[in-house]
Amino acid sequence: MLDNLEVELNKEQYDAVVSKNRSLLIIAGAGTGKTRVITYRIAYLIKKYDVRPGNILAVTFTNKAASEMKSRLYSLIGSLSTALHIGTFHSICLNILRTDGHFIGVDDSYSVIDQDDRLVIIKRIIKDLGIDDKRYPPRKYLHYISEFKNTMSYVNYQKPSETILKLALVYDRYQEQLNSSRFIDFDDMLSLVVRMFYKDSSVLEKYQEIYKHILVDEYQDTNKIQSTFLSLIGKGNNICVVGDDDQSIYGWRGAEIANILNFDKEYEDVKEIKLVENYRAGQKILDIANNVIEYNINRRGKKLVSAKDIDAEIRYETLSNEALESNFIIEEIKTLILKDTDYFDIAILYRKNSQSRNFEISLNRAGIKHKVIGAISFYQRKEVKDILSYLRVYENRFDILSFRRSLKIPTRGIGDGTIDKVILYSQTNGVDLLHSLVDSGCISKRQQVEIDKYLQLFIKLDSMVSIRDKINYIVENIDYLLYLRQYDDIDTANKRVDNIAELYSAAVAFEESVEGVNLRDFLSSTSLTSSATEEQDLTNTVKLMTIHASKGLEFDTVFLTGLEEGLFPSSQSSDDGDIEEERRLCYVALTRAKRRLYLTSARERLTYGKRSRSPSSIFLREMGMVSSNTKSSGMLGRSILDSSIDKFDVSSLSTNSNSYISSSLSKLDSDSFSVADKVSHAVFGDGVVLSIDRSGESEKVVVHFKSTGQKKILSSFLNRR
DNA sequence: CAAGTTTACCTTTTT
DNA sequence: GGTAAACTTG
Repeated sequence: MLDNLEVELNKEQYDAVVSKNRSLLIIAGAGTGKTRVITYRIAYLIKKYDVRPGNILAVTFTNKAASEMKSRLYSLIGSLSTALHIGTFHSICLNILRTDGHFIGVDDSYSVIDQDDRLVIIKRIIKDLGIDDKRYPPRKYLHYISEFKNTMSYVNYQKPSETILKLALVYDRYQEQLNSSRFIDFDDMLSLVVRMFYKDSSVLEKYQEIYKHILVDEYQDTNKIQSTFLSLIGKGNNICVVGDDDQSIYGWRGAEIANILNFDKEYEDVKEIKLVENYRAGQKILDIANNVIEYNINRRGKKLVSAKDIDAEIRYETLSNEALESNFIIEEIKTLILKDTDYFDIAILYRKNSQSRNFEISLNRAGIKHKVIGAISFYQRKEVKDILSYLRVYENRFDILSFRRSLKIPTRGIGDGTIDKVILYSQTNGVDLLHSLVDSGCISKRQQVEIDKYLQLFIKLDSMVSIRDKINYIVENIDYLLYLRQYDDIDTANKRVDNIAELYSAAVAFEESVEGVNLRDFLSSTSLTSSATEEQDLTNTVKLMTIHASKGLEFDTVFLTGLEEGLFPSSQSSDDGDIEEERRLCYVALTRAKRRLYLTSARERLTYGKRSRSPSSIFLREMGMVSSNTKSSGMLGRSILDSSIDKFDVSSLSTNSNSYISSSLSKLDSDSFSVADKVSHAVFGDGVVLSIDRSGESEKVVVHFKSTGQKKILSSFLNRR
């Protein structure tokens, strides 16, 4: 396959794959075969230039992109690909820190704090300092601290200047908290590695020796620290960066577009290659994307040209309100599905996560299989964090946040007052939290029994080798399913139990995928990834996601929704003058579509509590979809009378639906089993019902058995006990 | 002092 | 329409 490159690739792609320049800048427009170029180049380096796979580092921004690259390379070069270093900036840096962090006093017992927990810490500090959280919201502090940690000042051990009230003080306390709980945050993963590289050149040299060839995806999204990291290990080595200034959508996270604009000044022997031939979409779609992005001033400038002779369809509809918008979309989807019964590839895109709700409701009602991607990350769900908190305390006995959480869930007669005292004892005496529970003398006689049980749990965990057993044991020991049933209604309890089961599967998958895994690696992975299961098969599933999450993906049919002023472009952004980034976001959204692109807006929308009207998005005018003087319906689209949708009978949706029935729709009958029921089986013995599957003809139940763990069983074989 | 109940606040976008 | 902090009760 590498022998036929001239045929398989266009001229620019070919040049990019075989170039011998030490530094290579590839400007790759949307859909121009960027991933193909990177993977082929890696394969080419190995096969033709005899580069050892272990000397190649490929960096991506998302886990999705990393795993995609891994699998593509596996199909290109087979098992050779396993020696490649492929990962996100964060996972690569965390690995470096785990291996060599002791050079800067970060030993491998440090755990990663997640965003929610950071907020908890900041809120507490702000309260302690008596800062008015109305005028100075905690999020602001988080943002400034994060911003500061992405500067060289932090790398050089300095402190932030007082941008907002008492920022330096808040920062100090935040760092203290992190240190005493042995935490690093997301920014530390990168900054501390850079700090280490400056402090100890021998460590840096070690990695310069390993990473002889560096390839970076989405280079336009790199921030100062990331580009510093790259230049440190990349100087004198070979570096190839791929990016598109028009798709830079992470400016709010510190991405510096200057990195890609100044690449030729930073590196030596630079060659620049531009890819503009688009293999994804019909020209019609590319035209309106080109139209929009041309309104941006701050860009290098390029125009996408379609290489495919696809007859693309574009349609714009404006509806009275958000409910009708979603009804319209679902109706369209139903006709599309009927047309392409064997295979369909549909995505609904929106500016912010909260917009997904309406679509979920309508899709559920219509019985169309769908999946919301990335809304709340799996590992941030309450039930998952509850169980993980025990594992975290087990692993890091200074983790006060998980300590507090695990002590309070389930309730054991120990509250914040007592816990505060124990934590204080731990921090003043440097004793770990579990020992402090015993030593501090804060536990009353009445509480002692429960505390003993709590401590016993951790002793018992010691005797278990696998992560899955530990999870099982925790769930059972604290009677978590009962806890869920007690506090949640049956539907949410069901969902939560499902998630616990998924957590268990994630542990199993993790233990199977890596050799010699330990709990710490598993816990790190929960901090670094947002979903539990690896890429599942989403064929014939309608995908719902934010535009940000859609970057790098492509779909046959795309619904770009909520095209209204204030929503998209977002009012937050345009106030800050970031309209250009919003426009790039729009460009990203439009270029996801291959054959069909639907644009929708609602004249009126319910935003938490209030109904408000907004005019259609300026982007529609920039695309050329709407004339600039009126808010008319689309010129390419067929106008639908809103009233015809108003009269639409929703009950008919559920009856005439096809075979794509969502299993989550199952309702609970009184004579069947429910979640958390105690059951027994002739062979497997006693167990607890984890979830119920009524999608098939007969009811199947996932049961956790004391003897053999999880099994899916026909409910007719089970008895109540 | 812990558990249960009500109110307030919320919203960009993500590793 | 969901969750976390504030408030009230036991």
